[in-house]
Amino acid sequence: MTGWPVSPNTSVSRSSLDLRAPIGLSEWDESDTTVARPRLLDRADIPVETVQLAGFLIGKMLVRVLAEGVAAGRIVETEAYPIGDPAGHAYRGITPRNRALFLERGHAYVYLAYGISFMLNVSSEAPGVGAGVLIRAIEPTHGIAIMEQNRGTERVRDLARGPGRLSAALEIDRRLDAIDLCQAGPLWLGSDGRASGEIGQSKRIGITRAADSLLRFYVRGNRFVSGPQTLNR
DNA sequence: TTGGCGATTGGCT
DNA sequence: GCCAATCGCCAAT
Repeated sequence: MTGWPVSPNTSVSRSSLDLRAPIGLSEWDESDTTVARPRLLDRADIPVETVQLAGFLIGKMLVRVLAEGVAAGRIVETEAYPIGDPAGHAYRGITPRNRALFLERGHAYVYLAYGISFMLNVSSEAPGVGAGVLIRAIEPTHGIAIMEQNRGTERVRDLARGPGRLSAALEIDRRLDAIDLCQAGPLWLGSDGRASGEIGQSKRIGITRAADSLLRFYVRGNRFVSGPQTLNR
């Protein structure tokens, strides 16, 4: 349990891990019964441009390292908030709240929405340019008991389907604002080399300005994706 | 200093 | 499908 989450690319004894154990979550694909240890994403390998990054992050792993253990999952839904987007928090320039959006790509921007839900974004574009990608849902793979505890439900489909639920499941709040997600630490992005499945594109959810742009990305047919059926075809 | 407004969620009809 | 809960942010007073 100790070891790989903190230093994801260093070797640890296989016996201390259960990462090759069946997880039984991928009911749509019976052959997918194991998960490999994710490898920390290299910043140099992630796209600079916001919309490209939103597509790139589909299928990648989001890993949360907690005292209780590791909770992680596969990203199945994102939204891009590119340069000059009137729906984006960076639209009116840098402020104390949104400063993390202006960091080099691959940093976390976490804010509170509706006084209730924390939202996790990945900063994009060049340093000093405000833009980012909202992570809207993950398919839980590791630490499901931790997520169940944090969410108060045992319905796996409901653990991290939606940006607020995802943050609750992984104990993400403002304390993680501005951290580097391309570095081993409490929260990081990884890849296990697996393909994401077919990616769909749609309008974004829950916004009023620039509401018709096709800036939402999701895995087609994946039941851990949030939003109405009409947007998930 | 204030008030309108959300990149949402869960419970109820 | 509808709507209240809840609170930090920030533009405007």
